[in-house]
Amino acid sequence: MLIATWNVNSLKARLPRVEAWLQEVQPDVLCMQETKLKQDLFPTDAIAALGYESAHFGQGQWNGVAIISKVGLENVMQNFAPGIEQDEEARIITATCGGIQISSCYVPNGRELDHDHYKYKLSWLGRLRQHLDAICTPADDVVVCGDFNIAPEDRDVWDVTQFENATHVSVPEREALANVRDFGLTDSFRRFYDDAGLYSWWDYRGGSFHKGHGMRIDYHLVSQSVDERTTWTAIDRNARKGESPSDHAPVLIRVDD
DNA sequence: ATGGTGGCTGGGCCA
Repeated sequence: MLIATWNVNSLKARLPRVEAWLQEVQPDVLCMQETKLKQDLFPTDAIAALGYESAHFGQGQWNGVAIISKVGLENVMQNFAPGIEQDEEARIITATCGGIQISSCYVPNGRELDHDHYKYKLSWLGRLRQHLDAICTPADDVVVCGDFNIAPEDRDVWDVTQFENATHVSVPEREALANVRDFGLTDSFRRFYDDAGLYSWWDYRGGSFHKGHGMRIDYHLVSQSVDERTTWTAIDRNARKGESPSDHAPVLIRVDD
């Protein structure tokens, strides 16, 4: 089972690239972030034509997350689980695909360390942990993937000296991410690759992609039972090239049955 | 060079 995550930065603008990528790579599940589409404007028919069921939590203009699947799409839950303070924005959707509970997450950016949006980011990550505690156990097959807007370690950014007093690398948000992992999840990618310089996002500005100025902020956090069955991972840098790319590349894991 | 690019829109915000 091939499970991908991709911040598409507007599914309206990116649909041709997404369709071509789905045809080429044929993932079983794709979690998308930043669809930037109102709920009812999701291209369900175009996605169905490629063999996928769709579940979307849309907002329009900003945010919006989706899960599309060839291996079933059940127990769809928009937002955090009932009983948890609901997010006013469309940033998480959860479903069961092929027996695995999968969440597609778009963690708030934070903007600046002294900005209210940064507090919102920390709160959001706290609620993500509550969400997992409410709906599953570490013994289940669980994948929490998406755009976390956090580089877990210094090796996940091109030059940490450029990030003093900046979001994406600060201690509190890394601790909030660790609290999510402490549910019983591991960063699947790092079981396969130790290298620095492996990124999933590059700024559109200033030729960042060609300079290798990126960050690894998109990944899969997986429970132990999934981790033990994961045999391969990749960041598809080719999808960041060419005409009208997203600023994020898709990230994939392969999970054996 | 305190900028740059691209998405939302329809001027300015967001990433």
